[in-house]
Amino acid sequence: MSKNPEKAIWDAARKIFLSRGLSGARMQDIADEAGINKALLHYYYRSKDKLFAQIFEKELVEFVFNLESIFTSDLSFFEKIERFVEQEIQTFLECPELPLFLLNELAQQVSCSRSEVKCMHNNNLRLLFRELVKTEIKEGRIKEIDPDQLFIHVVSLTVYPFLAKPMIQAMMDLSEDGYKEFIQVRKGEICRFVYDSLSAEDKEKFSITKIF
Amino acid sequence: MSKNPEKAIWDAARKIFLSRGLSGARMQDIADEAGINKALLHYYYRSKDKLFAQIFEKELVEFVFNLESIFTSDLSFFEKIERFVEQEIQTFLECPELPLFLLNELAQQVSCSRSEVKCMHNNNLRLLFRELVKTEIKEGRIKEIDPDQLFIHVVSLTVYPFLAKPMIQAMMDLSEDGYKEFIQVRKGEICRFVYDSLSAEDKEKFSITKIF
DNA sequence: GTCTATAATTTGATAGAC
DNA sequence: GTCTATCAAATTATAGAC
Repeated sequence: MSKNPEKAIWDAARKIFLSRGLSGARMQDIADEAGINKALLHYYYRSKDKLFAQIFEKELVEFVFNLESIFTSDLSFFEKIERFVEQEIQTFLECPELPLFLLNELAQQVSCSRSEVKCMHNNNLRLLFRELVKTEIKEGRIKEIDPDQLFIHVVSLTVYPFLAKPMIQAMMDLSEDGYKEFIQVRKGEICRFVYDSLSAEDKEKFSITKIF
Repeated sequence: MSKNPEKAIWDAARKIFLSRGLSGARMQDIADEAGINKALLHYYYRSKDKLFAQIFEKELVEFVFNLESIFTSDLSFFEKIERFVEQEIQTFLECPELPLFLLNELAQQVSCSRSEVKCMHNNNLRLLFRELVKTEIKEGRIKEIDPDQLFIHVVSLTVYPFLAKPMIQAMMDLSEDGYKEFIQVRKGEICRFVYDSLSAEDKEKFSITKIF
C-alpha cells in the first residue's frame, strides 16, 4: 500500500463490503485490495465482524447526519426539497452501491435495537420535516398531505433508481453513461413532479376503485 | 417433511435465500427448514448455485410477468396505475423480502447479460406503458411527461417502502402492525399524489436553482 | 430415495519469525 | 508492524450403506 496501512485497510474494506455485503466479502479480497497481508487485517481490526460493524455504522450515521442540515437552512420549502434531492443524487452518483448496501445490511441485522438504528429513531430529521410541512399547509402554500408520507415520497423517488440500477439499465437498455444521463434528467423531473402534486388545485378527488 | 421432498426443499430454499441472500444462506439451514438431510439437497439440485439460480430466475420472471397483464387490460389510465400499485403492494405484503432480494442479487450478478436480465430487456412492459402515456398526453388528459420517468416514479413510490422497511420502522417508531397500516394508507396516498401531479394546471414552472 | 459419515475446500483467525 | 505458515472451524459436496 502507499498510505498508512490502517487507512488502506479501511478504504479497501469499505469498497469490498459495499459491493458484496458482509456475508459476500472475503478477508483475502480486502487484504489484496489494500495491498497487504491478511494477518494485518486482524492486527488492526481484530475480526471481520468488528471491521464491518465500524464501517457500517460510520456510513449509516454519516448518511443520516448529512441530511439533517438541509432542513435547518433558511431556504424556501421547495428549495429545501430541491437541495435534498440534489444532495442525495450527488452522493449516490459518487457511490452508487451505498443505498443498497445500507438497506440490505439493515435488513440482515438480527436485532434492530442497535445503536445505529437508535440514531435514526432519535434523529430529528422527521420532526424537522413534519414542522416544515405543517407550516406550508397552514399558510396555504401546498395541499394538505401527511408529512410522513410526503417524506417517503421524496426519498422513494430519489433513492429507488439507485437501488434498481441494474434493472433500469436492462429495461431501458442504457449504458453506464446513459444511466447517469437518466439520473441527471431525473433530478429535475422529481422536483417538478413533487411541485406539481403539492400545488395541484382540488378537483374531483381521485377515488380508489375497490378492486380487491 | 410432510410433502414430497423436492417441493419441500424448494420452499425451504426459497425462504432461506430470500431472507439471507445467496452468500448468506447455508445449505444446512435449508435442509433443516425442509426437514430433510443435507445430502438430499444435492441429490435433487446438484449444487447450491444451481438451486439458487433456479429459484432466483423463477422469482424474477414471475415478478416481471405479473405486471404486464395489468397494462393490457381495458381499464382507464388512472385505474391501471391504481391496479398496478395495489397489486405490487399486495405481492410485497405477502412477501416483504422479495424486492430487496431481487435487487440485491441482480446487483451481485457478475454478468448482466444473463437470461433473466434479457427477459426484462425484451419484455414489453415499458413499451406498453409508453404508448399509454403518449395517448393520455395527446388526448390532453394528463400533463406532458417522459413516460420512462413516470414509470420509475410510480414504481419508486410503491416499492421503496418495502426496501426500506427497517429504516422506516425505526424512524417512525412503528410496530409490525403499525408498518402494515402505514403501507395500507400509503396505497391511496400514492395514487392521489400521482394523480394530482399529472392533473396539475401549468403554473410558473418550478425552476431548478443552481446550487452546485 | 434417504440416510450417516466423511472428504474437499474455503475462510476467518492466530502463532511466531523477523 | 509486517510477513509466512498454519490452524481450526465452517461449509459445500460426495461416497456408500440401507
